[in-house]
Amino acid sequence: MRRTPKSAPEIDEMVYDRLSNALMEGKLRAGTKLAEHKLADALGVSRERVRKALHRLAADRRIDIIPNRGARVPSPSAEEIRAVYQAHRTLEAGVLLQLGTSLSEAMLTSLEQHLHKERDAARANDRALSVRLSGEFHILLVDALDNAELSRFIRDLLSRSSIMVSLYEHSGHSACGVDEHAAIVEALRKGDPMSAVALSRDHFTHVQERLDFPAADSAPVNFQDIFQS
Amino acid sequence: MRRTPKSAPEIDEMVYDRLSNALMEGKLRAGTKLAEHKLADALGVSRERVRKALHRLAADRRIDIIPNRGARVPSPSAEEIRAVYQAHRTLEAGVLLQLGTSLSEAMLTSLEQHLHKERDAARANDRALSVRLSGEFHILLVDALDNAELSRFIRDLLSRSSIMVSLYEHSGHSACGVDEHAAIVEALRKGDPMSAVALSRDHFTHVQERLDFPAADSAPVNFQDIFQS
DNA sequence: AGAAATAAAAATGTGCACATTTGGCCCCGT
DNA sequence: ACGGGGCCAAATGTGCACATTTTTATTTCT
Repeated sequence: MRRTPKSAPEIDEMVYDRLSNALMEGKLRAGTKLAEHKLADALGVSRERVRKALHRLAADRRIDIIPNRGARVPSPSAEEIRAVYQAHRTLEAGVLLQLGTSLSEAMLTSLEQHLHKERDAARANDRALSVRLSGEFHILLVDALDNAELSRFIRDLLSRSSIMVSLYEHSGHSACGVDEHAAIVEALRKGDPMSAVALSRDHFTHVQERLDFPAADSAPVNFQDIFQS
Repeated sequence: MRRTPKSAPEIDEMVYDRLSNALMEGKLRAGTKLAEHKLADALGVSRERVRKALHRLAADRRIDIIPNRGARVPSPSAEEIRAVYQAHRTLEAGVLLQLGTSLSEAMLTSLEQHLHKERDAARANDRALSVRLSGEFHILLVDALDNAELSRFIRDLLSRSSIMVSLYEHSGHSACGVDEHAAIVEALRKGDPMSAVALSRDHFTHVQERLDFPAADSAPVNFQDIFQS
């Protein structure tokens, strides 16, 4: 009998969640080897449970698994990172265009309430909260369309960009600019989706600029790995 | 020793591909139970290989797996189908908008060549080919952006809508209209992305109309809907 | 000493036996 | 006849031992 006699599916969920959170919070550096046995020890579960969770994360494209060579936290190239943001930019353009014809008053006020929270976090200089709220803003936008597929795509992109910001969060990294978010909502309220799209484009350009910068020094080569031991 | 001594990863791929193709081609009716042992016999592989492939397909959301109760070909509700097409519509709007600013001459001619193929297939009344080319048109569009993430999303949506057309392909189902595809390309050539977006919207509306129709008789009985207080 | 070959150690992958859960069936009681 | 419970067969899920592959360490030869 276990100390905590949880059912198997619950253990699966726990293992997946703990790994997922560790990735999301950037506690696992890019390139880190995720050895099955070591993780099993660390999490106090059997190797098979870890195995399952790792393959699940690989299916989500949140880690890399090379057959017979194990799992690693990905070290995306600058180009791959650009592609993720580019995809988000393109998708959000479609979303905003669609929202132009179907955005309720309730959604608008909900978005504006969120902007308040973002501003509060920015004023309080709570960086972790700012980053989280910043992501949630884009989720709010797509969720307004009430389309499970689109929401999934955006969440997918965000979960992966979280690894990237942790990779490149050198100088400050002040998350998304709150004012730019506000401008998008304002354009939506005015019933001007084309402006919203343009503002969103600019917004992503700024975010990308902040990330493109340090690409040179943090590239694929991971010295930590090369010179270990 | 096996008759075909393939390596394990090759077997995995084969099992996955054969199941994937069967789904794509509509050879597995919606609601069909995918029992591990029976599939293993049918494919001449061990149950574990089938198991792996099924879980992979479930991660792709192409089949449904309920814990302890096995895998089934999904029977999407009319609402879920609508959501998939709606997502494609929204995503393609973003894609076309983006293409407006970055579509090379080479891409345009490539698209026009594809239209020729579609017209030939339509003239030849080759329905299967028409359906395939019709899907490929939308893939060509997104691939023009050269963004792996977006391409993946579109392919994801298409692979799932294939199940849906097989579910609802009652009367004729003449795939996408070639003329509507042509109109989109024409608008792109004219450098008028907004028209392209509008035409794409209309196009998806037509496709959806053709599918929404028969929803009544083939939809799985959803007691939630029927007996909701 | 350096490089190639080789052996040992460690990590991943797989098959199988067994545990657990589910679903059908029969029987029984009201 | 209908509904409920319990039993049995079948299907899914899991742990473990073993096979295979990779990686590291060592030896050997030039």
